[in-house]
Amino acid sequence: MKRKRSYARQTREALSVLGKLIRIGRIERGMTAQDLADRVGISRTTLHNIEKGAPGPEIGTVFEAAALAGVRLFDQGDAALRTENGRLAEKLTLLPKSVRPSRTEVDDDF
Amino acid sequence: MKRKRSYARQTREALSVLGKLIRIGRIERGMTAQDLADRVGISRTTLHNIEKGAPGPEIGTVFEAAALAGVRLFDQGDAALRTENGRLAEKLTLLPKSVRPSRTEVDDDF
DNA sequence: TGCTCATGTTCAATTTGATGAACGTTAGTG
DNA sequence: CACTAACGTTCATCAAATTGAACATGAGCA
Repeated sequence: MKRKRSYARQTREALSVLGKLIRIGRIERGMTAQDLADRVGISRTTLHNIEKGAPGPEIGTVFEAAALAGVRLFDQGDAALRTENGRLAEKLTLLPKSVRPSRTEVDDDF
Repeated sequence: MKRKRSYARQTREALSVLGKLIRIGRIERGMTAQDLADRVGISRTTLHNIEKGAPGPEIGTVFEAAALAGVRLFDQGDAALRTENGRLAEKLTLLPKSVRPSRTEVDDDF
């Protein structure tokens, strides 16, 4: 049974922001909801949920909608994203591949 | 029938970047995959897909994983996100609520 | 080096989101 | 103002993601 999820405020806010950015981008580009939905390859219903900031839709479709609406994810375009991707890949090789829980716990203050 | 989707490069790159950011954040905080998965409320399998940059997972769980891994979505924390949310809400009220396709099409040369 | 546990990966069963139609409402345009 | 199309919303059905277990591999640590 899949439990009902709870989300941190940051998560809810981020979802809401992204949804609004997509809607704004879509409107500024003069696209109807049906237009964008067709291009993304989803239904108008799902796009509506995305713009509403719902947590359920697949991240792939949301990011695709953002891309087609002109929203720059991570404030970066294609090229910068690829560069960033490379940097992160490098950084990952410098980190331990496996996390061995030491005595110092996760220190989850807050 | 749900057709197999295709994603723009920007989308794929963004997914990959976000996945790596989450993994890096998790490792730097000394959390095992199981740790983070438990906190997010998902299975280790799904977290693995998220860190791999798969397009399928729900955006809500991905963002939640990011939040719990210390990744700042949109380069902003809670407060800034709320502010941004407000700004966007305002901006939306200034835009047309309904997009009326004018004769100048979206000009999506295909 | 050897041991232990985190990780990578696959799989069937189940839960969930996506779909598309339908309907009422709203807003842009003539 | 009137008209038309975009928008908001609901719902049953179906396809897809999630789950949790299981196993192999590999990395970290004594």
